[in-house]
Amino acid sequence: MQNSFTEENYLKIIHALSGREGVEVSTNALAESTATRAASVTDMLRKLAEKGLIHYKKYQGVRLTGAGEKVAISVIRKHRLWEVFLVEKLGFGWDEVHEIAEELEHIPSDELVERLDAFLGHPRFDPHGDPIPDAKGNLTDPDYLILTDVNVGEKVLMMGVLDHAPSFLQHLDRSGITLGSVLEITEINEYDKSASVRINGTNTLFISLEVSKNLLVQRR
Amino acid sequence: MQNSFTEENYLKIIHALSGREGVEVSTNALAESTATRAASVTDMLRKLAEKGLIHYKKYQGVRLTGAGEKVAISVIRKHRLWEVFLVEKLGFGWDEVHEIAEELEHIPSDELVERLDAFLGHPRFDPHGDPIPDAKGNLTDPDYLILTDVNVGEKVLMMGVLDHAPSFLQHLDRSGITLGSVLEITEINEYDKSASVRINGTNTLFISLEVSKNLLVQRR
DNA sequence: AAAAAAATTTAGACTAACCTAAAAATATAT
DNA sequence: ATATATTTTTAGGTTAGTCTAAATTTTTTT
Ligand SMILES: [Mn+2]
Ligand SMILES: [Mn+2]
Ligand SMILES: [Mn+2]
Ligand SMILES: [Mn+2]
Repeated sequence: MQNSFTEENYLKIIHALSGREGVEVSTNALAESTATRAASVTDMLRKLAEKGLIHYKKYQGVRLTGAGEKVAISVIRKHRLWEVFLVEKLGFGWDEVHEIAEELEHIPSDELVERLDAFLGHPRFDPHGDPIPDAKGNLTDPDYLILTDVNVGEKVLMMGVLDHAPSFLQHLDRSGITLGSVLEITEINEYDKSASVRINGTNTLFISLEVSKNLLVQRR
Repeated sequence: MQNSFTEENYLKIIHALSGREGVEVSTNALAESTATRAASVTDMLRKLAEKGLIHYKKYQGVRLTGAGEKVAISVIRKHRLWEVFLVEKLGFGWDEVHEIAEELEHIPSDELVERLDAFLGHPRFDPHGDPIPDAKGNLTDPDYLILTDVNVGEKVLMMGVLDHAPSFLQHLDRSGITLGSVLEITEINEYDKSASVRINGTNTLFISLEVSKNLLVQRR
């Protein structure tokens, strides 16, 4: 039997919330992420468990089964490939693509995904720096640092974002911070942990802790 | 309020069945085309009428309203643009794209459609020779001939197909007939109306009436 | 113009995905 | 260790889209 849009969205969200350690996800967390009520989540969990896509014991939270993870990763692969298409080929901004990809990710043709992947040149990362699972379902999270873990004087490469909200991405655009930018922390203010950052060795700007907490970077 | 996948499919099918004269479409015809039962169609017609998308009087058949036609044409535009994308950019065969486009046509972003259209170079026709409505919703059916209306000795250009079934399209592939081929009827058999056709001035082959009836052509 | 056939609508039910309100289980605080 | 608070599940309903069977309307045939 095929999985519905709704089922796929649940699986994707369970995957995201359970993190790389595959920790149990709570009913309330799912209700929050799916913008539904806990009672609705419980209904869906019973269904997903019956289909063998999640491990579920009442009151104990859920984890994906192998089968469930396969579906989740396939949806993530499609989501991220479509985002690359929208940005690289259609010229959308990285702040505009999430919602559209949220729909495109449910189009169900393996052939389509593989051809799209080839057309895009087998990209490894999406426009937000998130890794794209390969055709076999392997998804390896690169272990980036968060900018808050970087010391004054260090130079790092901007590799991704934790917050995908358009408003945050637009803020980065206005600040001139993009994927691949070289960031050097020139100062950290003890009081509020705001920082001064030199971008690509040229202009320097202040960024708040809120921004630092959402920037994924890599030492060079 | 937004239209559902199902509503969009109904509107598209009503548009197709009512032809350019905008003739009334029967409940049974819709049941056939939507692969549902007449009772289900009646339910949906009441809903579409309430939304102002169709003219509907019980037992009288339906026609699209202006608003309904606008939606139908927008769906058709998306369907045909995505088909162009799948064939031109991803290398699918013209016999493989219909089903996928049937899903993609419901992705709801005007921005996406217009960018896709530009990316494809504002194509006028889809891979089956069907005209693509413009961004304003103008759809002009070119008045092609059916090959059965062509006389012996005439040379015509192959411009489109009436039957979109993969099996028919694959049959044309095997015969070497593609959009743009020059067809010259060299003989028509009185008995079964089968014909001999010279393709691009080179090889000649027999085609059945069934095939002739589904080929759209143009005098040069 | 009746009778018969065909098309269409109505009636009553089902499933998926949601909801609110109430009950039950688990976790936290005293 | 109780009592309280929080989380989760159950109970009972709703809407969209479908179904079958029965009733009604329209069309066709005699
Ligand atoms: Mn989605
Ligand atoms: Mn992304
Ligand atoms: Mn469709
Ligand atoms: Mn087509």
